[in-house]
Amino acid sequence: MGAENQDTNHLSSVKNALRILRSFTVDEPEKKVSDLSVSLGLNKSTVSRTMATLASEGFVYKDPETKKYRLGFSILSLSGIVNTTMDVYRESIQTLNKLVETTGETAHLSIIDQLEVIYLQKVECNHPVRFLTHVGRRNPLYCTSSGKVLLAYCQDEDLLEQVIQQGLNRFTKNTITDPQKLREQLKEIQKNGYAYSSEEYREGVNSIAAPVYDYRGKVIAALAVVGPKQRIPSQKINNIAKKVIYAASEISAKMGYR
Amino acid sequence: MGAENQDTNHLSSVKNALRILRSFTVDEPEKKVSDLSVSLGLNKSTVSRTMATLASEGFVYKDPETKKYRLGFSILSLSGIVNTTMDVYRESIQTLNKLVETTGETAHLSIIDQLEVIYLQKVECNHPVRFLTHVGRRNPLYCTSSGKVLLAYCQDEDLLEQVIQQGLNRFTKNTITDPQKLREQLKEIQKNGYAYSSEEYREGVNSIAAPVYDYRGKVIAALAVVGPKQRIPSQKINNIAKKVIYAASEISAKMGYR
DNA sequence: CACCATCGTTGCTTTATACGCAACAACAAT
DNA sequence: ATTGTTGTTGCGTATAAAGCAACGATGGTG
Repeated sequence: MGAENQDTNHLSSVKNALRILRSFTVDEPEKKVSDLSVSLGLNKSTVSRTMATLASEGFVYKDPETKKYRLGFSILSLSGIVNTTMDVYRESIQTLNKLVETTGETAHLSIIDQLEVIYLQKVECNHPVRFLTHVGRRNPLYCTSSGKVLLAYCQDEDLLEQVIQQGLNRFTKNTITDPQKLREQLKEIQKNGYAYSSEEYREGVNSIAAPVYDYRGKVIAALAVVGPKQRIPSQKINNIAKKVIYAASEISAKMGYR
Repeated sequence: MGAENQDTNHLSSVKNALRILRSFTVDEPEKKVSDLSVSLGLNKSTVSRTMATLASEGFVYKDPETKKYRLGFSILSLSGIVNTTMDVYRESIQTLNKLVETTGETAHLSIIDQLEVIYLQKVECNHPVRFLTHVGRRNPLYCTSSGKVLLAYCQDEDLLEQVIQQGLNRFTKNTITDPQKLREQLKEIQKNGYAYSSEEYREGVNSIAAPVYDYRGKVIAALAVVGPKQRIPSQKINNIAKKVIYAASEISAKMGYR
């Protein structure tokens, strides 16, 4: 049945290659053929040949000395196409710059993809950089301010249930793990027009996010400011929220929202 | 012969998939199965099945209404791994921010990849954004300031010859197309410690770049400031160059260069 | 330093996959 | 209303890809 993309209907050697690409992580940006063979359950000659093919097209790079592979710059080239061809990306850059200036903290723009938040755009503040997030990084929906905003305004009611179904895993002592509490908080976020996360995803890190609308009135992205709790204490959340909401509405206006 | 990656030794269905991915451009971010079939010389059922496989892993996304495909967010995720795991990327962010503040113009960091410049990092200035470059974009080596810096300091003497061999195509009336003039200019750049491009790649756009060294004294990246010629006239080049050189040396120091 | 283990590559064989054809439904164009 | 185009899918076949074994290179160990 064509409508359902069953595994049996896919090209297995292409899937192998894509699984290899997806196995690279920030924590493990270098991989050996033998390690991939074990972790993916593929024969080492299969991995070796697949890697050679990926390398020939610049999707991976083989260090001639260590024989380890890294992701290649063809990926960076393609990613430039992914985000710069998105209207919301282009329309948000100046506003993110201004928001970082007025709040003094890092700002980013994110959307939902595959039951997660993914960061499209990030502007760093002038404080020492700690790399809490990066463009392309995925984070959970239920315990990040951006994620909660996107959940709160999502028109697909099924999405929240799927996220809950997947499990609300605890990251810090502040993580919301009770589905009912999450539902209540999402209603509150709809009322307030913004969300915040107080150390819900990462110890010591707070963030505040507001929805970005498109011309049809659909929420298509979340704009957020993120920083250490010392610089974003509870008392400042309301003030920062006003700035984030204003900036988000600026982007929304550029997207044709009225 | 294993050392030479001959086409006949690669997995053809994987190559098909990678060729499909690479066919997307900023100018054509959406593709139809039938158009790809024609442009890549593949049967439409081959394209259709390959696309379905790429979509199942998030490498492309199919618009359910138009049936056109776009690149997917798995690519953005992987690109985040590509650049944030590079030392020079992490060590340069704050310096780029400062450089944009002191010069008032857009700055970016780039490296060489496959006989081209590729942009790893970009910080926009506060002027209206024109998207002359983006992270992941590739540009020629011989007529961009970053490219000329990387060529001037490249230890692989073959590289310049390969670039010349490929042809010095004219982009503007200022593009250097004479190999001998290019060689002379590269020597000059080594002397000056910076390069500039005066409308050599794009009409009305000037840029100034300086080399970034690693701990071994090898030039691994170029730091550049770019802007319209009205804001970066010839008279200001020397002054801006000083700032770029200083910023590049800051990054070099962080990379362990002394 | 010799020996053993591991890794990555490659020749080869076998089998299962991927390719292309044809047919079809849906939609667009005339 | 008719024709053309597109994308999907069943099917058959040829070939590509997977895995095995062997090998050379390199690393680890006693």
